[in-house]
Amino acid sequence: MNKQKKPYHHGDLRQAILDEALRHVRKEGIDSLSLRACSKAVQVSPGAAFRHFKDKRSLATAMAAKGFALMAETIEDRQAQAGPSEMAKFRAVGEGYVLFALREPNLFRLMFSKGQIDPNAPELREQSKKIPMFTASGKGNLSTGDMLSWGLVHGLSELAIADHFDGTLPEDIDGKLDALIKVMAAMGPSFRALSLENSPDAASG
Amino acid sequence: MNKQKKPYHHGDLRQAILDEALRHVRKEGIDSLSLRACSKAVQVSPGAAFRHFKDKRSLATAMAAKGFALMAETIEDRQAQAGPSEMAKFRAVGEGYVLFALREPNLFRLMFSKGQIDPNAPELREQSKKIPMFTASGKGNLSTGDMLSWGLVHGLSELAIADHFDGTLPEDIDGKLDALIKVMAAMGPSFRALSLENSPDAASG
DNA sequence: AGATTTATGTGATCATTGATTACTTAATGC
DNA sequence: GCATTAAGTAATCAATGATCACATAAATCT
Repeated sequence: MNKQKKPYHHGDLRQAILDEALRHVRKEGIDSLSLRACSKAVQVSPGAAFRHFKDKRSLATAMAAKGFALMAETIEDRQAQAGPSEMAKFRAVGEGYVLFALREPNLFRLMFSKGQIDPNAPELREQSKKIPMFTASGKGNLSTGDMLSWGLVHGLSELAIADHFDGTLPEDIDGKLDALIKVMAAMGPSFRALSLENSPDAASG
Repeated sequence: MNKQKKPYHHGDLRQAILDEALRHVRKEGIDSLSLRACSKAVQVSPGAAFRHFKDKRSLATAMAAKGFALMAETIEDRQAQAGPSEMAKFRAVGEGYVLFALREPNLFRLMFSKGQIDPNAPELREQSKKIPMFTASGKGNLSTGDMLSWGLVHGLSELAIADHFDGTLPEDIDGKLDALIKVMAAMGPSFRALSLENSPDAASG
């Protein structure tokens, strides 16, 4: 029969735990996440996870890093579909940002939570700097226009996620967003460069 | 001498626990909040808090409600200091909103958290509707302009709190915010009414 | 190959926490 | 005064994050 004896070593337990934790967080949110339940789901003893993650915070940080990687993908996809104009590419950043938040609300909240993750973890910084806003912020390069546009897309994301918009966000917002973006684009020097100079070279691969 | 025997009944334990919990949350955040520690701080047995709060979530909801009340005060103060023009009053709403978030980051996050509070609790709704944005939202009255302006102030608040702005938010943002608000004000019908029709009658008392 | 060292998982155990229950004590109403 | 109800206590439970000594397998060295 196919009752193959379970080997003592798992193979890649770190990844398995991370995947299981991500699966849970994406569906249920991080509040109900338990390291023990994760270990159990991967058929491993309760304390095994601690061999690979110093503590819960460390696991949460790894998940947030993955979240930024996924968000970067969403943005890149959106940029790939966008027109060639600078403005179109810039808009694609904001659209990808909000789109990701709507698709992965639990991950999104975790990525911007305080206390639950370690904002200085190298793996986290490495992934988050794939997001144009973080690139500029990391360089101490945030113009007022950057802050306004980032604030706008971030706030729309959070409020939509928190159900304060009755789910009507993605529909009718398009035209007026255009006008708004034009104003913003006229505001700060590094504003329009946001999606260009620092955009991940998704097109060059 | 002044060792007066502690009476069996506390007087107003519910309020005492709530105050202690608020004190902790404002300083440390909700993640490290323990009902037992609260009870201990108020010199009462571990389970006493459950007489007044069904569970932790219920206590968190009460704290969030208090948060909205405080936010409403901040906004009213700001409006009282503002000029008489509609635009000035409207701006005061946004400024008060962000100001409160910067002063009480932990409360602010709790108020907009999901899962940790019960968004339908009557006491919460009663307080949150003192905030103009929630009044409009509750009426199903949110124009696109409302959403954009709310999104902007909310996002700026969250990002500033999460330390993505290097603490440079309140300084140079003033002039450009003006221009932005003008555009927004031209956008949606209920947009300008936001701070007027529904503004708490702080001036009339 | 055989021995040694290192990485990885186990099982037991701890302290803390949210929550419940049976019981005690005081306040309130008749 | 007496019954009823509100409010606090002590004991207890199950779940959790975390740590430790130990077991097991893999990698490395000779």
